[in-house]
Amino acid sequence: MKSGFSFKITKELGQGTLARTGVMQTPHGVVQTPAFVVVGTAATVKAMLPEQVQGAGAQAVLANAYHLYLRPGHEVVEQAGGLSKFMNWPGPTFTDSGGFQVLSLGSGYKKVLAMQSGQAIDEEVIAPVSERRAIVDEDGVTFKSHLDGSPHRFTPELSMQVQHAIGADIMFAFDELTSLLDPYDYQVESLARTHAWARRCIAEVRKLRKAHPKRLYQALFGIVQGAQHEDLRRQAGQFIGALPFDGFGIGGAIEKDRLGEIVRWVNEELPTDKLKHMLGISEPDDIFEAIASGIDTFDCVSPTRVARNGSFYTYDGRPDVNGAKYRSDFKSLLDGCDCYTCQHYSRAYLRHLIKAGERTGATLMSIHNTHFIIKLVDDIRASITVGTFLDLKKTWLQRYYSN
RNA sequence: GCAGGGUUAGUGAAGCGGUCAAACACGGCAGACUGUAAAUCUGCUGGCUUAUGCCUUCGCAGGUUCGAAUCCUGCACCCUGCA
Repeated sequence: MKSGFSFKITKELGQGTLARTGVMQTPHGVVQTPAFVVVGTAATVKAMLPEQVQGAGAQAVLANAYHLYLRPGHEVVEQAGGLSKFMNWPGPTFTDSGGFQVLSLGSGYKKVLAMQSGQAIDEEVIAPVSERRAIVDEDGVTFKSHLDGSPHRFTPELSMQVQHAIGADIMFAFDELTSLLDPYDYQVESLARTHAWARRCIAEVRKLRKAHPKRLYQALFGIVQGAQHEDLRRQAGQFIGALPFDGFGIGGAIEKDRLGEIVRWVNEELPTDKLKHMLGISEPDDIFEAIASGIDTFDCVSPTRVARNGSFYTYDGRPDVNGAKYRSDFKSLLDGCDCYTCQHYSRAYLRHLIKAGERTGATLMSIHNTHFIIKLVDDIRASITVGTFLDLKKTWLQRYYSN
């Protein structure tokens, strides 16, 4: 505990699952796991005030090193006294390394990134090199800024320096995220690179900690890649698991239908006593699968992004408030929901706000969606504690996906 | 009253003899969104139970032409000058 960071498992469900509850301690507070970490890429959860994020039940927020490096500049966040102070979020914080942008601005630029197995694969799914805004080499990644096109270069060392300056409680190693459609040979090559980078991240963080002994402890999580291949995932789990990381992130393109299976391969290889974060998921079925396979925390842009476009979570699926049928529907988004939005506003009003492009619409929708997902995870945590997780999983998903 | 300009699908606005059911924008409808390139993107938007098909549209009524939203005549309304 001298580092200010720790993770303790409080209950293991068993019953053929790897599900568990735990407590993560960080310099900025505690996170009860499993937990959904709300994404606030640019040091703000889009359209939400910190009070609203807190009101929705969030325990932690995840920002992005690449975005803050570009704007306003990580040194500004450092001068402000760190991410938490800068954005007025007093609780625990994470930063992503910029690794995701290797994909989203690289081979996945302007492409659909998530996939279902069996989904039609056309030649449009991987961006041609000439169109990419991120090009990978052994040493790092050259980005063209999505803001102004200016060239920037990220290396594992720079990502660590940027994340160290930003000062989140948890930093992620800089990795290469591949597309499911990259061939096996490329996955092998990329994985070797991600592993070399993992070592360089550890070395750099060591240096930074030595150079700034008075800083609050920032945990470093290693990232397991390997796409959809069992041999690569297990190999990655062993390799990354053997390095002195404080916790682990499971990343990469994952076939949705095999998510639980893939996570399980990894978690069978990683040390059980450390925290496992899954990057970028939040659909209810994915949440249940991931937690069943041993995931402790996860983050996702989906609840807020989808909210800004009008979709809202209910126990019976995720409809779109823009639908003409909600024009004069004065019920709340979700009957019985105790979020601020549902306590005070109707579907008809929210539809009007979203249609009119009024920002308050994005705020209110985001409040509902983050609250809904967080509540779901709260319920899951409770069910693990009392041992009813598998029942909850079955009945909950059955209802959600029945229409 | 004279001269000139205008009237195009829900709105604005292209088109100025055939390739026009009619560009484009907005609006409308539907869909997508999983470590945020994302208040973004995609599709549809005259009718026909859906098609390399048919039918009806471009102020109204006539006419010229193989063929008109596009040319001519008359009418209606709007705008701008001059009286």
